[in-house]
Amino acid sequence: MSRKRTPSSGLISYAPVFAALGDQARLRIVARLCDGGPLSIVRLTEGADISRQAITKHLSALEKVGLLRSCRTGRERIWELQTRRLADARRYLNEISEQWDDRLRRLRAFVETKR
Amino acid sequence: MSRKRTPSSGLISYAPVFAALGDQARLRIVARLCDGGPLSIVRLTEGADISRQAITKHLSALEKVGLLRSCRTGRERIWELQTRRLADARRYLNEISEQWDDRLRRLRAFVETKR
DNA sequence: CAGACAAGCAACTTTCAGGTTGCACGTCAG
DNA sequence: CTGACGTGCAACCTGAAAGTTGCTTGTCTG
Repeated sequence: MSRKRTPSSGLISYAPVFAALGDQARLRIVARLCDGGPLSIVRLTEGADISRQAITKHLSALEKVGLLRSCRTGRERIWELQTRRLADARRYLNEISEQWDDRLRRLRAFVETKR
Repeated sequence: MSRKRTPSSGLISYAPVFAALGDQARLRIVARLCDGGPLSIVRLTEGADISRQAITKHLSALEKVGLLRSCRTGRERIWELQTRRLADARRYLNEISEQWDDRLRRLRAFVETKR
């Protein structure tokens, strides 16, 4: 029997990534970078209901877990999405779902044999 | 030109779901329910390094955002995964990624026309 | 029925995330 | 050069999350 890969092994280290996505303001930043392209801090602050410094904190939080990248051009700093980590998180959720569906399948099969 | 769907509209309400997943203990619970099947609170507490009450809190946090369901059988309460919400979260990440990839495609096309 | 067992409830502590304000520092434009 | 602009840094406040302990309630079992 093939050894099943399980979401519980090691992969729990994804918690910080989800935590980073688990904030209204940060999720809004991500979404905005997503359909607005790379943006500077002031641009990201425009329209937001919090201060520039707050935005900055969120940005570095997102950077810390690898969801964002930044580079300086002149006196401003441009932020853009880092799809790698996002894909990883997605994949993790996929694994959980699949694992669960697999459980259901086996359970159903078990019930079949019993009747 | 077809109106593009954008992750920024409304969908930001997914933040609480990610926040719920953004905790080591809770993610561990989810993973465990995933490959261990529906479990009672004591069973979930076994092996964890926090108290039963702490686990309970995490469980209701996960329930609150619709990631878990519970039902009582006799004197114990059984918890199981709710795949719906998980699938939703996954879909949201998918949309973001796709939107981003779309951006890159258009950018590339634009560069093409310019040279 | 009596005790063991699973869970619920409430109060309390502690830590920290999210936000603010104020000021200093590089950089660009006139 | 000088001022406006974009950013960085640090101190500070506040509310809530994460955990604990202690006690109560309900349910199974011998």
